[in-house]
Amino acid sequence: MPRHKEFDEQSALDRALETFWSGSFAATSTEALCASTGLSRSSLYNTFSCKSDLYRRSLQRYDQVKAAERNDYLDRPGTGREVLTALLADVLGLQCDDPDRRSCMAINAAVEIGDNDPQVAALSRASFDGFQEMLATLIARGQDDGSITSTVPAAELATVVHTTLIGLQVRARVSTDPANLTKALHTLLSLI
Amino acid sequence: MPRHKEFDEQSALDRALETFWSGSFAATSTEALCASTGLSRSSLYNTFSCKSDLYRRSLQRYDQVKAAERNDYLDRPGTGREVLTALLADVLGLQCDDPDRRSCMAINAAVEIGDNDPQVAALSRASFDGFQEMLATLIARGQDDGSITSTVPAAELATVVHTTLIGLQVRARVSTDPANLTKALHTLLSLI
DNA sequence: CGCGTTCTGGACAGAGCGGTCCAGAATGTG
DNA sequence: CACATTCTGGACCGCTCTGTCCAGAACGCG
Repeated sequence: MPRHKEFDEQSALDRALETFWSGSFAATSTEALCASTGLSRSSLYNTFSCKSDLYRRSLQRYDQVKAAERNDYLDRPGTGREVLTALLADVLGLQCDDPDRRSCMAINAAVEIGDNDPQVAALSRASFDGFQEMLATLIARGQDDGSITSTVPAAELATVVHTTLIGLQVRARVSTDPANLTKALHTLLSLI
Repeated sequence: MPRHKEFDEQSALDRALETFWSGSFAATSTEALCASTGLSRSSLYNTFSCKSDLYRRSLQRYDQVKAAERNDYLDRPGTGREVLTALLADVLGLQCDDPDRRSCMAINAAVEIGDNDPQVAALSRASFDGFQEMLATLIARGQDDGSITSTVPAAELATVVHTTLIGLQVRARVSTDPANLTKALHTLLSLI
């Protein structure tokens, strides 16, 4: 067997993901990817065939990481409403604390690329659906323990909550007053 | 006085706006702008100093046009709820019928550019705020005529409704089943 | 050790980008 | 008509982009 790679593919992917996430697909140059991963062009192209492939893999990895993070909330103690409130506040809070307040990468991908690359669209969609399902589980728990209204099926509430969370992240990108966004979140929660 | 311009600046701007709206800022080349407006590079740069300036003016014009369109709904007959329902359904319906299902240009700008260009951020923000205020007016009307709940101030409901509408437009970019989005809209309306 | 395979750095190619420039065409005024 | 002024087409510039290529370094195996 010959020479081994001098870098760890997974951690290179993580760095690339960060870079794509901070910018857009179009605005991220391959040179920037080389710089952030520490790889030379040869190694980059040898490992991840092309820029769009690397982007797709980054998006996939993004969802993997984020799904694991949010699923942790399912094991938290408290009523469904309490945990839901904490999760939503954390998602929004994280973004507002972020220096460039970048929104969820799946949102970026959906808006920038949409269906121009069907694979990217499918990944965004999958990420959205995954989050929404997780929310439905949490909301169902809230309905069971009586902390969330049962007049509407959990799945439908989850769609609304998730969709609003997307909207909040978009608004956070340009908002001058993040407190307003938190308030919107609590208004929504007061409705369910 | 000397030679006159051979084109109408306003309609050139409208074409440029269409072009920027269909793509992103980064993915729209000046050549594409020349093609869609029918101007040569000289005329384009002579009239709109640079690409980013043209983008900002396009975004401003976009909001102008859209604001006028949506304000028409304020004069429609019917309860606040009825008009609100029609407006939201139309916004979402228009997007889903659009061949590339492009979301509101202010959303695109917020996500792609955010605060990297503070002027663009301000324009997106203004567009969001304008829409939200209009929704607040409509919702207040619904509260007056009893078709919308009065347990929450109109302004707060408007924030939630508007934010959800943004989320819906983002999801529409990659959704395979637009009916789900309409359903989410009705779930939201059933909550207020 | 020497061979075969793989990885790596950097040069390179070809295309497209945003933006400038200038010669000449068009037009209103005296 | 002649002039001053503005607009227009297209060539052009310098830069950056993605992706390729190759010579040589690194390494495992026999």
